Amino acid sequence: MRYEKGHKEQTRKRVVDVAAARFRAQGIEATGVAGLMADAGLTHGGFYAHFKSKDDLVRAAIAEAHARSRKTWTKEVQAAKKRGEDGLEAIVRRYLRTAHRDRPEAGCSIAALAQEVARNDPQTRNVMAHAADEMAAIIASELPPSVPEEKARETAYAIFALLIGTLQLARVTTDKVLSEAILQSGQDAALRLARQWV
Amino acid sequence: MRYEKGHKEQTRKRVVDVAAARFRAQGIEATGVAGLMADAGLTHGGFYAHFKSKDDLVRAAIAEAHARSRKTWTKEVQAAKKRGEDGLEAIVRRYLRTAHRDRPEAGCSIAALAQEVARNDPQTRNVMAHAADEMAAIIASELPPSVPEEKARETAYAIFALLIGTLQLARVTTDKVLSEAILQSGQDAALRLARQWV
DNA sequence: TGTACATCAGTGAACGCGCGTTCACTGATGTAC
DNA sequence: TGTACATCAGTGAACGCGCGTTCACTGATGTAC
Repeated sequence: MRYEKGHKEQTRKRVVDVAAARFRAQGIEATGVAGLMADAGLTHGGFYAHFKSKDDLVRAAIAEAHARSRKTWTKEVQAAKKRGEDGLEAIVRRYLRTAHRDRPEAGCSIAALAQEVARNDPQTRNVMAHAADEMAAIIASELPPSVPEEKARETAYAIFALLIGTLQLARVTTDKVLSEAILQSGQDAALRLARQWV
Repeated sequence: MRYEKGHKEQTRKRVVDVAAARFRAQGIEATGVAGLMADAGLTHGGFYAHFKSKDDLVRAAIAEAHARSRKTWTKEVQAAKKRGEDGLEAIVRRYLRTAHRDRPEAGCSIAALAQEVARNDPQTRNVMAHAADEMAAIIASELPPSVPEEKARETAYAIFALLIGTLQLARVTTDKVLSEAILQSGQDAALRLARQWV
């Protein structure tokens, strides 16, 4: 059973991907190491050949999920600009979509895990805080030129907070109609925050 | 060991209060029934004389935490108006305070538990959705008269989403200075959303 | 060319532990006679 | 007034189960001689 070069890295990546999806879907605490490994086609014993602890995997999974979100945002902005549209509007509309609400496993890890991570150790909190900061930076770079430079960062953080809060409220409600209305309100409000200095 | 009338209700209330605090502080999944009962000065065996299940307690605890928040908000609004100040501004400043960030056990259950509840059964989600709706209603009733009536509800939801999102980001960051800046940004943005139609 | 050994990703049994839930029991008090 | 019994909030042992983590092992392949 000896494997080709890079096989172990590949396995590790597979576990991280599975974890990133399941943590976002079910929460960190609710996701067991054994189930995770089974999902990746392995037995649980091998876990500690790849990660020092479950917390170690948690950090890797959050970083991975964030890296993917970041890439999606960047691409979305570029695509929108090519179409002659506003980059920020593209981000906001994509983030507060029904599809994002209904598929947390493929969505924003901050909207899915912020509360659980806030109770975790500082190392893990830093991974997510860094992710949030990068998202805010992308938002800040897409604000209209009318926004005073010294207000950009705080406006970006407020917009991002509005996005994650809106997604969460939309996910809690069982009322489909209200849930859609909440998403719509969030989109409108986010864009109004961006454009208020015009 | 027979007890005076109302004793059982009193015990139940004590357990609900302890649960409401510990769920918000540590999360629902991370809080065990046995520890909860010990905190209330009881042994775990008696739990099911008061509640059908842990989920049953979860619903009671969220409702209780919300009832308290609601009362606080109402009082805060009244006090502010007596001082000739704006009710909404009083709510926003109180909600996005350092003290609220640092004491989730006494704070908003939605900001602390929305993600976990979103993954729970519809019955529990409805309890929280109703709580969110009541908070939004209070915000809506305190919006400036310049806000068009048909925009009040959605603006209120957006403001509430901004509040919970901001609190969560402030709780994730380990950087004290950034955390304070996030709270401040949230306050400013919330009030700007309320006043944008002026 | 054929044999012996080293490598190491992955296996699966086992560890102690805490979880939610059940249930036979306790024992102080109120009520009936 | 004194005795026997019913009440019932709370007790604590026990249930099966899954958790994170450890570790002796497996077995296919690469390397050394």
